Amino acid sequence: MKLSLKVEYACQVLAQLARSFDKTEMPHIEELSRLEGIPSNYLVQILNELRNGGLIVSRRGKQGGYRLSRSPAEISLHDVVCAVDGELLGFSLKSGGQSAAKVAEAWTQVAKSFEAETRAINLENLIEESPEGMWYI
Amino acid sequence: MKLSLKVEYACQVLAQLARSFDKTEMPHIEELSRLEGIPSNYLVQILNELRNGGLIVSRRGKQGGYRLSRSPAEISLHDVVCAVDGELLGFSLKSGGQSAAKVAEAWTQVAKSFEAETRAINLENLIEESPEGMWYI
DNA sequence: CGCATTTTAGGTTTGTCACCTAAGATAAAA
DNA sequence: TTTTATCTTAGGTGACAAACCTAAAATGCG
Repeated sequence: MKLSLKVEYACQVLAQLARSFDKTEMPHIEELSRLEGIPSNYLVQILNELRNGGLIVSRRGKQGGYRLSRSPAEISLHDVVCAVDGELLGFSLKSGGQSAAKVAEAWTQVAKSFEAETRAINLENLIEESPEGMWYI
Repeated sequence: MKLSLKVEYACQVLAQLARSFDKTEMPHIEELSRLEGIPSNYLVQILNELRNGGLIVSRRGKQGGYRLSRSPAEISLHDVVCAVDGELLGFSLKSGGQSAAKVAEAWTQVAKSFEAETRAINLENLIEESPEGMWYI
């Protein structure tokens, strides 16, 4: 029951792309890898899935790189999980036993609320300034 | 991002124990296994973890079996996940990159709401009669 | 004691996660 | 056109966990 590292990475790299959304040059893999501390060979796969999911667009060759396909406010955590994990809070539906149906019903309800919550948070929320700035201990 | 089969099994077997909570005889493993369609050799482990988590008590020998340690209304889905999975919606906290902190913050908020939702559903909800009864297609 | 049951300690198999390797495709620039 | 910087794709690996199974030991009831 834990969030995959892949989803976390995807959120991070999308937050980074959100920061450079209005800039003209598109950041490339090595840059994104360095800024967010993600192994570049793994990041390739993640960016690919995000592109297949329609969240980002890419350009190759010199001056190539990645960019969000829509504005940061229009991309939610729900979109990210769907693009990268394919499902959010799925379960098996074997429905063999006497209580299987009721259990599935209960968890479906939890999944609904989970979906609503992830739809409510978008990439803009991930790049807002902290109200007090940063404090170092 | 999917619910483990183990948690589903745990919910089912607990629902079954909730049904026989006021009965005098305690159901034993083979019975529970049959009623809920759970492989008995796997069910053993699950029941063990539920006992270690304090959700059920057991008695061995003849007339042995399992019983809830408290009333069905006092055991929530949150309790079940914690006993069997150890965590609900945890994430890694590598916090290497530039956006890691904000991403963690966002998902922490989601986790909060997830916890609230799972705390709100208890075993009694899993054994309530369907309002219309069963319909067969 | 003898039996039914739980309890515990291992093993197996299958799959997935996180990550790497390497060759190919494309487009800008020299 | 050649070079070069990037994306694209396919595949592979090692560690780990999930979902089971096997077998023996402990415990309590009759």
